[in-house]
Amino acid sequence: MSVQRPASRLERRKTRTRQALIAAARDFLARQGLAEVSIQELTEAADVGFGSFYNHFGSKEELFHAAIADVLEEHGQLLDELTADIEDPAEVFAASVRLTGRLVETHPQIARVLTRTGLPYLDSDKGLAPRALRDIHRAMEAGRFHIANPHVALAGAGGSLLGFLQLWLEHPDLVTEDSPDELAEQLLRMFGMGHEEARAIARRPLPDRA
Amino acid sequence: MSVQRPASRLERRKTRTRQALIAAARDFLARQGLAEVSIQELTEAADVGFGSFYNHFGSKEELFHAAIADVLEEHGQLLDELTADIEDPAEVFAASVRLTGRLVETHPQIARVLTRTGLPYLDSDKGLAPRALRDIHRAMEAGRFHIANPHVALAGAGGSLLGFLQLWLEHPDLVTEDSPDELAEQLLRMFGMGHEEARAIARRPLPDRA
DNA sequence: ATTATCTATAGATCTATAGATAATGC
DNA sequence: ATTATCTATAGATCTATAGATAATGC
Repeated sequence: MSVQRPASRLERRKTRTRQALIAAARDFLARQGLAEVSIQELTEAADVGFGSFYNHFGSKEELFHAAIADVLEEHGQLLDELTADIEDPAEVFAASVRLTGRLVETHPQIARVLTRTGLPYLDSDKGLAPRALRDIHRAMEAGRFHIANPHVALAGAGGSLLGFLQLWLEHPDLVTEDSPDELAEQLLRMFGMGHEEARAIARRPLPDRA
Repeated sequence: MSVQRPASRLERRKTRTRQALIAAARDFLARQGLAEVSIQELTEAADVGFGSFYNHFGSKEELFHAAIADVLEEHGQLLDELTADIEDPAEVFAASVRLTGRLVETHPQIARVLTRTGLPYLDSDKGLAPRALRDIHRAMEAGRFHIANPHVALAGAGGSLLGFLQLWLEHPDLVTEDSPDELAEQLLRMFGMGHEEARAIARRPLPDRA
């Protein structure tokens, strides 16, 4: 986000082209599967000369990887900002789940990219995963979660979130407004919290989303 | 499985070719992404003439869809057989989770196909999903699960299983032998069961796997 | 005689690169 | 003078089909 503005105008132009390609890739990722797009379509959507592609990426896969990392990083930073003022680590976790579940309505493109490509990135060392792992560790240290293996917990919680997003995107009729909160409550119970407490934490007022 | 043997020899030959294509597609699906394979590679792997492909499928997508349905159906039937003798619907569900979690070691190909392509099929009306939904409903009716929305429950449980398989496949060092049982225990808690009971049910002896 | 499979190929992509053009740096 | 972008294209796929071959039915 607030990255230092690159020194030279040349650098800035380069960054602009790169970002245009990433933005186009995000659009395609949200709609179609990975490899159903040609580089030509991508550069056209980005309004960039075909050859420019190879100035930035060696292959489509490279671009898509960058686009996914971009999405994960963006959403991770948003969660960090919105939950910065929450003290209870269990509530930080719950709020992150609830906000991510709401992506279908607040940021449909991000939701679609996540469901289409998120699973392999559940244990990535960048983006959302390390943040979630950090929250889980904190909640364990604070005695709020009781978990044998945090990695298994992360994989389970992240996977269930993806499943939920997928359900909402494909069958909106089966999901209601407060389903994300139900899911958060269930995950808190999954991590060892009692019923009443889980319910209370998953219903606290949410921070204003940007 | 025990489908009536097709009437004519011609029909059987046709089925054989079709199955060879599906088997090849399953192999590729377990290793590479969907669209990185050419029809030529598929027919060669299946040891089938190139043109025969179009006798059975109109496109690669069609074949891959059939291959995924095949995997889901096979695993679903296996689960049905193995859990047929279990009375408690909560235990049926737990056993299904534990057996599916173990796929990484018992049927790695199935595990890989599931993680690579399973998410969009979590709410399919064929294969695993309807079976899981049936088990969840039974457990609810028996008063074992307390869930607001069974579809959300299914999406959450299925997603967490996929996340777990993904974790195990990519980071075997982070997972232990009894991790699938831990996951099952967590899911039982997620669905409203008490700690002790969830633990007990998730540690019962498993039916012999085929 | 019928049906499925196989071989060969035309036409349509799609990728990667070479060379020309435009923008920036100094 | 340097660097990035753009245009044009050669070569390498890849798909879909047409026509020939092989297997089965009657």
